[in-house]
Amino acid sequence: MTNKDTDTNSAPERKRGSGVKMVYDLLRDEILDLVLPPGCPIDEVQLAERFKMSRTPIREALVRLAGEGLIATLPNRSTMVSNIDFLNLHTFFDALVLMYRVTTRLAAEHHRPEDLEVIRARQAEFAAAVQAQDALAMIATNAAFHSAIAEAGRNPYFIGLFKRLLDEGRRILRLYYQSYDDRLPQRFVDEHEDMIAVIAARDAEAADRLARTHAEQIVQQIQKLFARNDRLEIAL
Amino acid sequence: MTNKDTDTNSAPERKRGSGVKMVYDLLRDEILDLVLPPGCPIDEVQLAERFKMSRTPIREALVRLAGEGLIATLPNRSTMVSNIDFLNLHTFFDALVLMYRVTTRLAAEHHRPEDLEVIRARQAEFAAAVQAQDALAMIATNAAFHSAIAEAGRNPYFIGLFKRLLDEGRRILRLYYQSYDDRLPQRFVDEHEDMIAVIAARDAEAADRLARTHAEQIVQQIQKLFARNDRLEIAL
DNA sequence: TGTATTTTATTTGTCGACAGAAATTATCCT
DNA sequence: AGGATAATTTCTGTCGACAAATAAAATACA
Repeated sequence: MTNKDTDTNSAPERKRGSGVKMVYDLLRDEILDLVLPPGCPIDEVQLAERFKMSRTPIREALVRLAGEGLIATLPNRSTMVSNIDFLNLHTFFDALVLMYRVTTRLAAEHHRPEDLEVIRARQAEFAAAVQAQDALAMIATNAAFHSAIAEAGRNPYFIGLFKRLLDEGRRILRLYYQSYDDRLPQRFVDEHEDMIAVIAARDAEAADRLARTHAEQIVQQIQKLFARNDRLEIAL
Repeated sequence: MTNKDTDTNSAPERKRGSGVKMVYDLLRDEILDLVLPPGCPIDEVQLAERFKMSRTPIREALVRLAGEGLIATLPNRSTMVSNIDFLNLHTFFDALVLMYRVTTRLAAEHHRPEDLEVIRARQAEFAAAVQAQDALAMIATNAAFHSAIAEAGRNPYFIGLFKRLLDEGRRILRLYYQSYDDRLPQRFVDEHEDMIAVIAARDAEAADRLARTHAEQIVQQIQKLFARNDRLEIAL
C-alpha cells in the first residue's frame, strides 16, 4: 500500500486554480450522465477525501453547480442532485424548440466560414454515432452539433440558455434511451444536412422553418418514449 | 468611536446562513445601480472587514455573482465588475425583444386570476414613477412589471433569461438616463395597459404583437440615447 | 406500549492562518 | 542611465478546525 508520494510530506501535485474546475467538470458530467441520479445526496466530506483536497474548493464547485440549477441545497442540511420536473416538461419543450429555431436562424445570418467547418465536423460525429447505433453517443454528438450552430449565431444570451437546455435534455434522455430500435436517427442525420445547407445559403427563413420541424420531431420522439414508459411505471 | 458591541467579545448578531445572501443581494444591487461601476475592482479583504465577516462567505457570494456574469475574475488576480459589451449590444436587443414577446404570449396563455392583480399593481407603480418623472424608479418599476408578466407565463427557463436581461438593461440604462425630457414614458404606460388587456383576454397573438412593438419602441429609445451620447463621447 | 424530551451524532457554515502567484518596487550589472 | 534581475508586497486559493443547526438515537414518562 505504498503511495507514490513517499517523500517528506504531502505532495499536492496540482496547479493552484485547477482543483475547483476539475471537481466542477467531473461532478457536472456525473450528474448529466446520471452516474449521480436525481435526488442523490451530495456529501462534502466524502467528496473532499475522494479528491484529496479540502472542503473549500469542493464547496465552491457545488455553489457553481447550484447556480446552474444542477444541484439543490437545503439550508444547513443536505444538498442533493436536482430532480427533474416531469410535471412541467412542456416548459422545457417550449424553450427547447424556440432556442433551436432562434440559434439556427442567427447562425444563417451571422456565421463565418470557419463556423461551417466546425458544424460539419460535429455532424460527421453525429452520423458516426448513428451508424454505430450508439444511443448515448447520439445524444452527446447531437447536442454538440446544435451547440456549434448556436455558437455560429454569436448571441451569448441564447447560447447560454440553449446549452443549459441541451444539458437538461441530456439528463432526461439518459433516463429513457437504452437502445435504438427504429429508423428515426437516420432522418435526423438528413435533416441536419438540410440545416447546414440553408445556413450556408444564409436563408434565415428556411433555417427557422427547418429548425422548427426538426425540434418538434425530437420533442415528439421524447414524448413517445415517455408515453411508452409511463404505462410501465404506473404499475409500480 | 465606541462600537455598539462593547461587551466581552465579538457578537455575530446574525443568523447562520444569512451572511452570504446579505452580501450577495447588496453587491448585486450596487452593481446594477452602478454604485460599483463596470471595471471596478473587488477586494475580498476590504469586503470582509466592511461586512465584519470572514472571507469565506464573501467568496461564496462572489462565486454566485460570477455565475450570473455580473463580475469577472481573472485567475489568481483581481476580480472586477463585468464590463458592458457595447460593441455587441445588438445581441442584447435581440434577446430582449424575443423574451418580451415570448413571456407576454405565455402570460396570455397561462396566467391565473391572481397573476393579473400582481401585474396591475406593478403597472400602477410604473405609472406613479412616470407621474413623478423619476427616471430611476421608471427603470426599476418597468422591469418589475415585465417580470411579473413573465412569472405569469410560468416558464422558468424564459423567466431566468428574461430577468437576467432586465438586470443588464437596468445597468445599461443607468449609464444614460439622468432625466426624462420627452413624452415617451406616457406612451409606455398606455402600451402597458393594452398589454394587460390582451393578456386578460387570453389573446396570445395580440400579446405577441403588442409586446414586439413595445419592445422595439424601447430599444429604439435606448439607441437614440446612445447616438446622442456617442457624439459627445467621441470628443474625448 | 406509545409519545414527549433529552442526548448524541452528523453535516454544514464560518473562521483565522498559511502558502502560492502575479504585480510592484528595489537593486544590480553593463 | 537603461534594462534585466531580485526582493517585496499584495491578494487570492487552500487548508484544518471550531461552532451552530438539524436529524437520529436514546431515554424518560404516562
